[in-house]
Amino acid sequence: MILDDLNPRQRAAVEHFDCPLLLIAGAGSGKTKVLTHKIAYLVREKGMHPHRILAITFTKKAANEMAGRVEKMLRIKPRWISTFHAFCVKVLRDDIATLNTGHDKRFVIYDEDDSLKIIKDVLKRFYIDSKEAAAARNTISKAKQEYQDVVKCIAAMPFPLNNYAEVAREYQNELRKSNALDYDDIIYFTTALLLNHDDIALKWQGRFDFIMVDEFQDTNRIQYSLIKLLLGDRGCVFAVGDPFQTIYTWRGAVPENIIQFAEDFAAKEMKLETNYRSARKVLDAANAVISRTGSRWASRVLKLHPDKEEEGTVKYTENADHFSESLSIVRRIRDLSETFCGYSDIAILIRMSFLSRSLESVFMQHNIPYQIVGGLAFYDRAEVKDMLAYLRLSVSPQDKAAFDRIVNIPSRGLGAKALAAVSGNYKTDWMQAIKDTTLPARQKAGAEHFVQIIGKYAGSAEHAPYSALMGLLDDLDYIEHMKKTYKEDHEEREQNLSELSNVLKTVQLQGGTFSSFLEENLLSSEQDKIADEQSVKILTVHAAKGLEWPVVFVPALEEGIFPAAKSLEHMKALEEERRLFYVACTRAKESLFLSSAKYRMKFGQSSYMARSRYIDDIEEVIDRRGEERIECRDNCEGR
DNA sequence: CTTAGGAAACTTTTT
DNA sequence: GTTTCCTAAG
Repeated sequence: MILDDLNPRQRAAVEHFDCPLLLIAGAGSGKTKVLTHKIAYLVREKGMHPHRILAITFTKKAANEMAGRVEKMLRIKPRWISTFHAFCVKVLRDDIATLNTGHDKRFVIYDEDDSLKIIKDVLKRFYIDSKEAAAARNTISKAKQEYQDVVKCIAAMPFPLNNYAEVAREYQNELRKSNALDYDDIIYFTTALLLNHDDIALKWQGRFDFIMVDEFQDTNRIQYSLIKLLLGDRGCVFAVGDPFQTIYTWRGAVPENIIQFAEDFAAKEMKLETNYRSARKVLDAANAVISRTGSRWASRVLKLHPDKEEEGTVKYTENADHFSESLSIVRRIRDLSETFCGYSDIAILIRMSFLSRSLESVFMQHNIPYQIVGGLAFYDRAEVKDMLAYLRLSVSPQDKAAFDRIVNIPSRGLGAKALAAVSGNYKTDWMQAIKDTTLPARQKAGAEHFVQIIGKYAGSAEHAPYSALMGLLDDLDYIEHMKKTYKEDHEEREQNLSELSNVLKTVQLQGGTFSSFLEENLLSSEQDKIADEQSVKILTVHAAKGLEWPVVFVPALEEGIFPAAKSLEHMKALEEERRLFYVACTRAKESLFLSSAKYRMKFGQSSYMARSRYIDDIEEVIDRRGEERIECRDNCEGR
């Protein structure tokens, strides 16, 4: 039976039906279980159709996991378990035309890189230093997340932010011309659509009998509005969250949404405080960390109660430098893997991605299989981005970001001057703009060659991306170009392109399109890239949200790293660092190994580091047995 | 318009 | 230690 393997509180949450429900669920308390079982319960006991339940998760991986578990119980895979972004893209593919923004349903999605490039370009036109691009983008992003008219909202901001109002207008204009949306637009446009068009709001409300939202503490204002719009005047909603796992306020998350939800919907509140994941010592550490919070949520602290018999272990090692730290981690992993567990039972959670470098080199030397999740992702490599840009432009000749990227790669004499002239002639698409521009002889030849190559693949890139890629590589003499440009590591880069060709080959053979391949990649999370293989996983704490391992290492526990330097002066930021450390600790099922270094390389220079305040906070939980042995080994052999 | 070389700036966290 | 920006010569 569906309810059989649930504890009384989980069961109560699953069975609750009369009114909106808010479940405050601590780390490892089985909230995914409650969500999946609730779906099964609604289907079996309340007669709902699985395809009429909308479940919003934080990452695609969580969505897939949840869908898989439900499928096991019901033998049918619910259609609407997805992230906010993936859901909104589906809505927009249907109805974006109604908005009259000038986009059509074949819109492309711009990642951070693309959108930053467009902003830099716009800033140049206003004679603003391109160093402000990040600030401008953040301002625009914030305005969209607050869900107000973007230009007006920015204009009302205090100086100097209000300077970006015109920039925002131009930026949106450029996106429109490219038939592109950035990540924020995906949510923003969907919300605008439902808010301003009753017929469309009714249509989407009518598709769902029940809505669930996971990780509610990390929703932002506009996502909250969106949920309300999808509900209309109904109360068939279930929200799950944990204010102490709020780690995305820098991205607009508003944990107060939880309180707002309780008020707006007069929701019934329930709590889950029994932790089924972690051993006792690990939980003691987590509780000690979070009990020192100074936030206004302090009175609502969930004290996690252990369910497990095992003691577990929490250890702390102080090292001389980053090198001996990595080495001592490797030694420990060696020991563990011989007796206790496999490599894939181990994760190293880091605060900042640059910390993976020293780990990587030592892991390599000692032949420990590892996977770095995130970091410089495959699809961020220059050569991969180049070839993707060629394919993008072939499929969608309005794509400005793609055009800018490769119009002069390999170089064909088209510099700033020529491109300014082409930009001035842009009407419908970039190929036409080139054709409409009169250029000097040398530039003309290069431009014509470019137009001809793109034209050659315009018809085929979408459905035969693999063939198009191979043809492009050939026509562009791209390998030769790489040999010239990258000299040292061109072989590795060729390898990357061959990997890309493998991926696209699969897409092509399975009858997929290039656009859907791109979209999938842009909307997938770091977590989706975790391979199912025997290896130690190295990833940021943020990317580890919602995951668990028997053994977890948290290195670089130093003031300025964890907590991060930029957070030290702001109380709110420090609180978030603390929660982040809490999230890190609660990923461990059995063993938690903490460490720090006295000296660490920063900008190529070794600087002294003070150990993190979190070590002091959990002092009494730390297991000191056997520490001397480890210290000694580090000092004797560690260089 | 390109290229090479050197200086400067820089790293939270990401759907 | 690495990427990006800038300048001056081809």
